[in-house]
Amino acid sequence: MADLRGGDLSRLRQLNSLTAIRALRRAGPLTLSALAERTGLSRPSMKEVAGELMDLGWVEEVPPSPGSMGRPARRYRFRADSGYLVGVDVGGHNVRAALADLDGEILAETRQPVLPDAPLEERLAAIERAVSGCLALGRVPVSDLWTIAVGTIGVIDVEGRVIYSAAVPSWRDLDLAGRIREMFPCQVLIENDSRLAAMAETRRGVAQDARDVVFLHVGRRMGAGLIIGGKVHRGFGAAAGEIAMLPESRWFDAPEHLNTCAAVPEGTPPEDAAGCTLAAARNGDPVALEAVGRYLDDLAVGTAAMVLVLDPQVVVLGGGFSRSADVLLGPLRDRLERRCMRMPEVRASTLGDECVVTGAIEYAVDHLDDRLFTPEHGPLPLTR
Amino acid sequence: MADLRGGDLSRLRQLNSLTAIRALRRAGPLTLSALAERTGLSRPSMKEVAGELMDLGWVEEVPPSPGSMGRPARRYRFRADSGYLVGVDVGGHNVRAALADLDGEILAETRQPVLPDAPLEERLAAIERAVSGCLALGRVPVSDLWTIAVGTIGVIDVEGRVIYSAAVPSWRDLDLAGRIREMFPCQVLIENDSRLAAMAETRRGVAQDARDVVFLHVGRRMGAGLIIGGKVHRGFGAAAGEIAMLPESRWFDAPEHLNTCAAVPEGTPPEDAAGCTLAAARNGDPVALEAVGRYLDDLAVGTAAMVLVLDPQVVVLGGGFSRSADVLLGPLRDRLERRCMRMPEVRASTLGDECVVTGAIEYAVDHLDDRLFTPEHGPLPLTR
DNA sequence: GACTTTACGAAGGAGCCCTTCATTAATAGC
DNA sequence: GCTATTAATGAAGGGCTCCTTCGTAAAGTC
Repeated sequence: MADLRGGDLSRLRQLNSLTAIRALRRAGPLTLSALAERTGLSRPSMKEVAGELMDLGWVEEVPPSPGSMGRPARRYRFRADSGYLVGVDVGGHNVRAALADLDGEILAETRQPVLPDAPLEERLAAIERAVSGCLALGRVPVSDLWTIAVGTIGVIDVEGRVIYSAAVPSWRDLDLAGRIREMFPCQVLIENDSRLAAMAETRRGVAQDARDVVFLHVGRRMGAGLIIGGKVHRGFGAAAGEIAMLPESRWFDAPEHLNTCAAVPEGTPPEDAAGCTLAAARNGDPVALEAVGRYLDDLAVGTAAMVLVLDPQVVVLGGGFSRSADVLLGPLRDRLERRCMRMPEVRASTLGDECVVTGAIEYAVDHLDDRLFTPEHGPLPLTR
Repeated sequence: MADLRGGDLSRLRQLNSLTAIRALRRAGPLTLSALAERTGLSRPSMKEVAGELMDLGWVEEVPPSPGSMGRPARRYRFRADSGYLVGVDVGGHNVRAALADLDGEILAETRQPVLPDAPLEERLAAIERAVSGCLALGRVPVSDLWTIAVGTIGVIDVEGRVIYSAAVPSWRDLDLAGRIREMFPCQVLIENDSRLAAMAETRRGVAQDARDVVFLHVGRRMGAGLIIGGKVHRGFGAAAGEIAMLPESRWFDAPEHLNTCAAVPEGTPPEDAAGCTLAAARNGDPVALEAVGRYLDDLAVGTAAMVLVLDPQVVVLGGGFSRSADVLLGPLRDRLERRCMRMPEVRASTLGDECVVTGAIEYAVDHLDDRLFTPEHGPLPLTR
C-alpha cells in the first residue's frame, strides 16, 4: 500500500528542493526572498537549495528586475528548456504533433496528412516526420527530447500496445510504443485520444475548475474520456469510457441521424453530411432540426448513463461536432435535465483541433511531475 | 493544488513518527530493532521516535516475547484502544451498529429493529439506542468515542444532509449528521450504504486485491457503489452510482421480474416473493428460471453500462439477493460477456448482513488515517 | 560457570535548518 | 553629488535529527 520507509536528513532536503522547483514552475522567475517566503523556508536554507538546483541544472539565474528599491535581488527560474516533450495526435486524416518545453509551453507545431486507409508503415512514417518536423522547427536536438506522448483512437494497453481500433484496422495488435521508441530514444506514452482531449480541457480548456469531468467526443465517431480526481481514468484494462459499445446507450449509431438527413444536398461527400445537417439546423431548417433532435435523444442516453454513474462536476462537449455547440448545447442540456439526478454543468470545448495534442503534452508533463515528485524514483536526475 | 510548504526538521520527525505508527498498525507488536529495520531508520533514532509516541499515548510497551536467544527486546504496539469508532447501518427494517477500535477490529455489535414506516424520531432513537448499546457492550465511555460513520439509503450531501431517499421518506432534507452530533459529541460521517458496502468488500471481502471496483447492491432495491483507486467515489454532488435512475439501464424495475413470478405461491408476503423465485430457480423450476433470466437480462444492461464506463477490475454482487449468487453469478457473467469490451471478474459478496457496518468502520478508519497521515492537520494530537 | 547471542544505552559526528547581524547595492530626496 | 532609506547578501553561531560506533546488559546454550 504505502511506503514504510522513514526519512533521512537528505530526504528532507530533497523534499524542499522539489518544493522549490514546484514554486518556480508555478510562479515563474522568483527572487530568493520570494521563494523563501512561499516555501516557508528561511533565506539561507533556500539559498543552499537554489545553489544545489543550479548545480544540477534544474534552475538558472536570470538578470535581476530593475526599477525596485533597495539592493536588486537575484532571481531564479525553472529551466523548462533543459528538456523537451512532444505531443502527437494520430487521427484518421492527419498526424499532428507539437513540441513543448518542460512547462508544457508549446513551441512548434506540425501536421502531416495521411489517408484514412494508409498502410501501417506509411502512418508510422508520418508520425516520424511530424515529430522530426517539430524538433527541427524548434531547433531542438533529439537528445534533448525526453518524452513523446501519443494520442490515438482505440484501446491501448498498459504497455502501449494497441488492443483494438475500429477506425484504423492496421493499428490492431501493434506495439505502437515500441515502434516509436525505435525511432526516437526517449520515453514513449500512448493513450486514447478522447482521454487526452479530456485532459486538455481540464488543464487548459473549459473545465479547469473541475476535478471530475466527463468529456464527450462527438463527431463522426463517438468517444468519451473521463477525468476523476484530476487524473485521467484509464480503468483496469485501459477500456474506460467505452460506453458506445453498449447498444442501449444508443451512442454507436447516433451520428447516423445526422448523416442520413434529408436536408443534406445530394452529392455531398459522406464525411461532410453531418456538418451540412448541423449547418442547416442552425439556419432553422425543420428537417435538419428534427434530425439533430433525434441525434441528441440518442446522445443524451449514453451521456446520462455516464453522468449517473460518475456524478461529474462538468460535462464537456468536444470533438468535431462541437463546432456546432450553439445548436447542440441547449437541447442536450434539456434532455440531460430530464434524466440526471444531479445536473452537471455542460460546456462546449474551446480548444478545437489542437485538443488532443495539447492533452498529450499535459499528459507528458504530468508524467514528468510524477517522476519528479515521487522521490522513490531516486533523487533528482539531470546533472546537466 | 499541492502544498508549497517546505519542511522543517520537526516535519521530518513527524513523518518518521507517522511511518512508525503505520508500521506498528500493519504488523502488530514489534521490537525496536524490527521497527528500525522496517522503516529504514537507525535504532537510536527509532528509540527516540518510539519514546515520543509513548509520551503522546499512541504507542505502548508490551512484555517482551520469551523463548528467544539473547537479551529480550522491548516490544511496542499501537494503542488501538486509545479511541473507538462506531459504524452504523440504517436500513429499512433494522439499525445495526458495531463498535471497533482504531484498527477497525470489531468489539461489539447491536441491532435495533424498526418498522419501515416508523416516524423520523423513532428511527433516530433507534440509532441512539444502537450506538449506546455498542458502547455499553464494549464498556467504552462516550468520551473515548472518536467517530461515528453512518451508512444509509439515499443521496447524502457533503455535509451529511440527506438530499433524497426513496425508501425512507421521512429521511428527506434531514440533517442527519447534525442530529447524531447532538446525541454523541464526536465526529460524524454519513455515506450512502452501497458505497460503504463496496468499501467493505475491497477491504475485508472478496475484492481486496482490486483498486477499481463496482459493487452491485442487488435486492428489493437496486444500488451501486464505486471504488476508484481504492477510494470511495462519491461524485461532485455525492450522486455517483445512481444508474438505476436511467430507464434505459433497466435497473429500476428489474426486481419486478422476481416479485411477480408465477412460481411464487399465493399468499406469500411481497417482501419474500423474490426469495421464493430465486429458491425455485435453484430447484430447477422452469418458470422461476425464466423469471430469473429476465431479471438478469435487465440487471446486465445497467451493470454493463457501469463496466464500460469505468472498466473496473472486479464487479462484486452484493445485497440481499447475493445469497442466491449460485443461481445468479454464472448467467450474469454470460450476459456481461456479450456486452463488455473487457470482461471484469464477477464475484459474489461474502460479508452478508454486516457488510454496511463493516464498510462504515473501514470508512471511519480511513478518515482517521487521512487526518493522521496528512500532516497539514497539525502534529499528532492525543496527549493521553 | 563460561560462551554466544541479541538488545540496550551513551558518546561523538555530520547534515540541515534557523536566527542574527554586519555588509552591500540599489533608489529617493536634498 | 551626498546622505538617507530600502532590501537583499553573506557569514557566524546554535539547535534539532539522524547516523555510526562502542562498551554494557540480559537472556539462552554448552
